Amino acid sequence: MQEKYTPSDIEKTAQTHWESTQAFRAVASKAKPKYYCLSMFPYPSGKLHMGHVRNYTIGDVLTRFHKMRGYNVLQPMGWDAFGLPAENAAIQNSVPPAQWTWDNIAYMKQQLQSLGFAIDWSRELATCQPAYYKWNQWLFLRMLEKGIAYKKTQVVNWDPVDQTVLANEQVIDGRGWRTGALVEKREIPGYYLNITKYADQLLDDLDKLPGWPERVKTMQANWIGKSHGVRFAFPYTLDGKEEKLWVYTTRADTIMGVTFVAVAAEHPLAAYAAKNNAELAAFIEECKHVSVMEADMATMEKKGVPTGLFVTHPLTGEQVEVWIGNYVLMGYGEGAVMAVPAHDERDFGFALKYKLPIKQVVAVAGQTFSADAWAEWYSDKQNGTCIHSGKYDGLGYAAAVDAIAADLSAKGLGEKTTQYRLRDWGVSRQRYWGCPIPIIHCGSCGSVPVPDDQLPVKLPEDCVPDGSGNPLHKREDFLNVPCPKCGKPAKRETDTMDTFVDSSWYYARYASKFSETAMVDEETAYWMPVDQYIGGIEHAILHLLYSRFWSKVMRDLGLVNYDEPFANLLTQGMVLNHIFSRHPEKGAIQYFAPEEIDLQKDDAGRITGARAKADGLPVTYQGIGTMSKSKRNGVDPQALIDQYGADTARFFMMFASPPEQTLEWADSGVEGAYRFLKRVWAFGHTLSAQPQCPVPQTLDSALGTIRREVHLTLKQATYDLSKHQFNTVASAGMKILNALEKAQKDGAEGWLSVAQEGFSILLRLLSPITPHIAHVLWQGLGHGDDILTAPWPEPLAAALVQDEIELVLQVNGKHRGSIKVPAGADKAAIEAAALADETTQRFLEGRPAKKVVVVPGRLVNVVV
RNA sequence: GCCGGGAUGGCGGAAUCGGUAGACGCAGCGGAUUCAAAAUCCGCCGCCGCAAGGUGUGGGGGUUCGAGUCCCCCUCCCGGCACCA
Repeated sequence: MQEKYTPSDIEKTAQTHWESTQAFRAVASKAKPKYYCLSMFPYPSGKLHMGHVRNYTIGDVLTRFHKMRGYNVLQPMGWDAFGLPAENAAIQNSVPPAQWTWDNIAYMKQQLQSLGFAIDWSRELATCQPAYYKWNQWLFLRMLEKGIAYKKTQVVNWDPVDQTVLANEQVIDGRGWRTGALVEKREIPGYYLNITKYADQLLDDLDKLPGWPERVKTMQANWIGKSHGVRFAFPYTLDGKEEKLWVYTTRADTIMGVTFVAVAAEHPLAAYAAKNNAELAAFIEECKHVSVMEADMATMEKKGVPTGLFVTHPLTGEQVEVWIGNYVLMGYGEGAVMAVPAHDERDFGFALKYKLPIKQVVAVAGQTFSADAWAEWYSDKQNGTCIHSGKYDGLGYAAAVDAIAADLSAKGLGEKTTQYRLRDWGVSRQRYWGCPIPIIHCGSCGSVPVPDDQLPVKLPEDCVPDGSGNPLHKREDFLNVPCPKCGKPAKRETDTMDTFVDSSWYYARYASKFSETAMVDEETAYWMPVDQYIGGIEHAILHLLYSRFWSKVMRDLGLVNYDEPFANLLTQGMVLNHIFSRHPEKGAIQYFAPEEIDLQKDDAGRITGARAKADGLPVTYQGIGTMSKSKRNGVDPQALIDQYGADTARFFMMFASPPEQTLEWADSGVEGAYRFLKRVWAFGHTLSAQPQCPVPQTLDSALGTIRREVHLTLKQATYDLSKHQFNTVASAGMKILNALEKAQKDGAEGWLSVAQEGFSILLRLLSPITPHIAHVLWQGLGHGDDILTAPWPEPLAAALVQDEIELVLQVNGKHRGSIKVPAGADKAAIEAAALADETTQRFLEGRPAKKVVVVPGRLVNVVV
């Protein structure tokens, strides 16, 4: 065995061994329990970043740990290969997205392989492969048949200069990211998936997921947002015709406090009012530039204009004025809302601003209402009772809603309904680099589904988008196709699918045999559901919800037999880094990588300014945020791997923090991880020259303590692994080595036997985290051919026993010392020992103790 | 704005149930080895204090023999907000 630790040789040796033994090839088998360990597949952005290393190391640690625990493990990998960055790269470098994507995949795959992950590469897939996305199209057609997929208008961001639809990410401060043009809202047709039909199942089945973090389940439940309320109407007469303005509210108990109603700018009533009113028309035009993003909607200035139109309050018969509000969205609910300024904070602010009446209709005992300022209790449902509400006076929330709903219903003007915040999933994207939607538009037959035997509709792979719309519009060979129904010339749909479709079922495809004739096959039933899914917390809602929905649709079509795709979920925290940018007057924002920046800091270490190294000119410090390609703040792990090796990179990543926690990137601890592995190697090298010797019956007491520490640390580390707390597992490895080195230095009789036993424990404990060094040392020390097949170590009871234990001594809850008692001492004995202690006597000053609290095995507290 | 999460030494973090705050590392300081350096090894290391001791887990209040941990209020940071993935 070589004396010096050389990661490159060691890692090559181990990886060659795994390659030649096909160590990670997963085969369905009833002989062992299965464990499907899946990390979210990466978008092939170019290079791995630290978030990937973190994600995939976590998955690999769990994979290898379960292998050693006797499971039949599957860990696959693939590529979320469609998406916007490929088009952006095409615009910049004139390279077709397909080529750019495949080049990135090749590079990143080699990076993943150099990290030594226990991946079954025979199951690799990329979502841009026709053999994969064919089944997106196939399932979409099944959804069309079942009415789950349907067509309606959608609102998009329109760049009037580039004549193209922009992603939310491409809209910055209301302007197009490349052109700087003011972005407009535009309504265009698109396909939707009826996820709201599954809203109750998606909500209720969260209870079937005990292995998911509570916070993720809470976020999903809130996102679905099931609410019970009342849908009702304000009748009105327009041009002699009886009409109804419908609204939905969860606060029907405040209906007597309605002082106006607000409709969206796109509402028919708004259009009617604006016909002969230039001011209204101008406001509606202004609303076209309101962002479609919820975050912008919620934070923007709420504006409104009265229409001069009135509707009738359904219960009081009073006339209520209709306003147009920029905060009311046509797409949500009815496109109109009732306004109760006294009991809704947003309405309150709006009423103050426009001097609209505020009418209190709910009171809370002991509180005084003032129309001058909002108070939290105004919207309190729990403790309020109705006032100024006629026959409803004195009723609480539930009773008032019941009574009011009954009265509305009797008039045919409303009823109780259940609503969801969740909206149907719009899947059409006006983009090139995605899965084509399998529809053909015929002048006579309308939108015709592509017949199954003509699937997949293949995307031409040689297009180069230039930023001005979808290049498919110019591809005659793609566009022109005979209508499947009538045979006349027709045009293909050029929209592609949301990439969330691609990632909604890839896990099921990994688990099957990549059949050309079926979406999934019978092997899927063996591996699914995923036993452990690992991915970033940023996917807590959308990706996970869409995958759950897609699974339920597949189940209802009889394709799979599970209700939920992911039994256990680990959401890793984001890896963050500094973000630097420059914002030219016109054109795209320019981002700078942290290594391209010189920082200025104040005395407290706060960042006060930044300049680009290249030109010395200032750049904007945007604070800290997720590592991403677009913001150029990712750190490429390659330099780390090249300098220290994969084991150090993996070890450091696990050691840096617990997996669920956000991690601000800093590489200052990498040296320490490398030092540790060098010590592991050196200790292994020392042992390799020694003969095997068993642990004797009796040990020197100091050596016994060391052995006890090793086994105790092992016990703790195994528990920590079950809790997914890998950082303390890494520390446990360090503690064990510290203990073994101490044994060696003390050199007591029998040290070698304790060191050999402890080191074999250490290697197995480390092998999921640093598999290469563990593999080579395990073989080199003659423990066996393959540490992968070695059993996980168990702490020995005999090594853990001790005769005497130390208890913390507190006086009045303050730590004052310690006492030693026999391991089996009972409460009375401990109390006596504590009271007899010198320190206790000093504090008692001759008085009797008021109380003595004994916590077995831990402490004793004397209250004076 | 709304939903979810977080805050512990100079830094990353540890502390199963409410029971010794700071494990394990990084950085720093002192020493050994060396012609010298790198590497390695040994020791010290929350803050105030010469010490006794006091004080300390983002800030304020509360419960308890005892609070980083439980309850109430506040501040700041991160993630998500439906076309980034």
